[in-house]
Amino acid sequence: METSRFEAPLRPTQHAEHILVTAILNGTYPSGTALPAERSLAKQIGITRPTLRETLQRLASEGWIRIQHGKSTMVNDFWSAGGLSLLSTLAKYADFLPNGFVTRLLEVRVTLLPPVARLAAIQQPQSLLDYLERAPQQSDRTATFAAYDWELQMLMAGECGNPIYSLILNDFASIFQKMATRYFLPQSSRDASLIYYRNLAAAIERKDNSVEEIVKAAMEQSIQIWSKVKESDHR
Amino acid sequence: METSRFEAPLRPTQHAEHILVTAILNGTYPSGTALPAERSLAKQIGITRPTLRETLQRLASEGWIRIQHGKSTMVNDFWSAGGLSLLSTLAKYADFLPNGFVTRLLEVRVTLLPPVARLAAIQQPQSLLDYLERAPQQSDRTATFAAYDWELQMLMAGECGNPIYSLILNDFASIFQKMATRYFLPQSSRDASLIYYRNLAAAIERKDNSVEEIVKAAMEQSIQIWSKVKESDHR
DNA sequence: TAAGATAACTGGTATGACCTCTTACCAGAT
DNA sequence: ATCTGGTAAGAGGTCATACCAGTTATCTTA
Repeated sequence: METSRFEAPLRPTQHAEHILVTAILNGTYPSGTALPAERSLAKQIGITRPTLRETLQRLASEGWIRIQHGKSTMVNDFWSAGGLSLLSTLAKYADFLPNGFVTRLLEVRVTLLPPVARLAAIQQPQSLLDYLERAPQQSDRTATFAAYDWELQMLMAGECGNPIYSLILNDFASIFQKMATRYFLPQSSRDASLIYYRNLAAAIERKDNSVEEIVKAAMEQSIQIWSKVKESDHR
Repeated sequence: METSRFEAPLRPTQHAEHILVTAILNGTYPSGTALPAERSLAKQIGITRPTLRETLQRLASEGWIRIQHGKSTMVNDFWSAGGLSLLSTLAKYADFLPNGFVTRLLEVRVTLLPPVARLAAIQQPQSLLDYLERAPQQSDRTATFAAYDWELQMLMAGECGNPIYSLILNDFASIFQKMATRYFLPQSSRDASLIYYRNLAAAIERKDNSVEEIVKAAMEQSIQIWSKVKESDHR
């Protein structure tokens, strides 16, 4: 489950992040309690205060903690106080993710991507068609599929005319990338996606407003596929 | 357009953020170009390097810039590389926001909130009904409406069973709060919301799957109302 | 000519001092 | 007794400066 097989000598700032996030996730620093003072915390972790503060500021901006001049730094309930940028940090500590978390993410995508695809197909149909033309081959590697699928989403978000969708997707990136390498492992997953790409291209050309439904169906199917992938991995 | 009437003496770290974000937004540091080196940048801004670095780390985690050891720090195209946490910083510099940006945000809400409301109404109907019971009065202040409306959204996101929706909404907070004080200024806006709250409560009690439609209609109406509010403000 | 050392960038970290805000506590005035 | 204002301790905020560590271009040297 580790990122690397060897104990990578983390840089002090990353080390601090690891210590703090792990401690928050495993309950060492429960939400609502105060974090140790910066001076003593830095000593505990074995780094200096300016370095620690860089990490603390980042964690605060993601919503893990709340820093206030004069008062001691408090641990937040990040599920209710955090921002979407939490996902990028959470992805690094996937062991602590609640069961079915990726499924929750896919569920959000079901509601989000279909309207985006619809808009993109209206605004920039040719751009999408050009990209779908270059779909991967059945024989291509897992990583190729993962990259292609991700970029398709980004393309739709970028062409839909509303920049906010891109911002949301960007925050999904870390977890999606991580999941995609498992998702596209079975040949069946890749086949399903290839069919989806073909159907999508056809729908865009027809210009008959079926894009939204097709994307929605594909996104719902992806949840099913993911649950099977998880199942087989656990055996 | 300023937050306070007086030139609030910004803290060094905020001052740096102001300088940098403003410079990025107005094109002084175009995306793709290199930021000045930390040492010289700190001198220009008039703060020390450790302080500057705290700000830089924050901006980097939001996606404004990309920091790499050894290389010089680059300015990102934040619309394509940034995360949703950008919104909280962007809200502070609303003057630079593209025209109709809030409308883009409301459009995202149209696709996002209805499914959330549907799930919440299924999972925790009583929680929603209790809250809708305490709806504000027609005579209540603008701020009261703004707070109530915001908390209703947060409640639905919190009760829908998928924590990711809360994370997204949290990032919307800064801009929404800012907009709400204008939105709820006209009596007609408040009347429309009161009707919405009543309809929503009735739909939840009926348990006939009409919640999603009602919320969607209300969200679409809010876009219309907003455009009128903007219009009248510009006169 | 091509491989390797080197120097000059850049960001990353370490020290230790000092400033400012918050809070609790306590003396003095009401 | 209670309110008021001062005071000190502890928290985060900032500063100053030195040094460590990647990156890259240049300048050797084989």
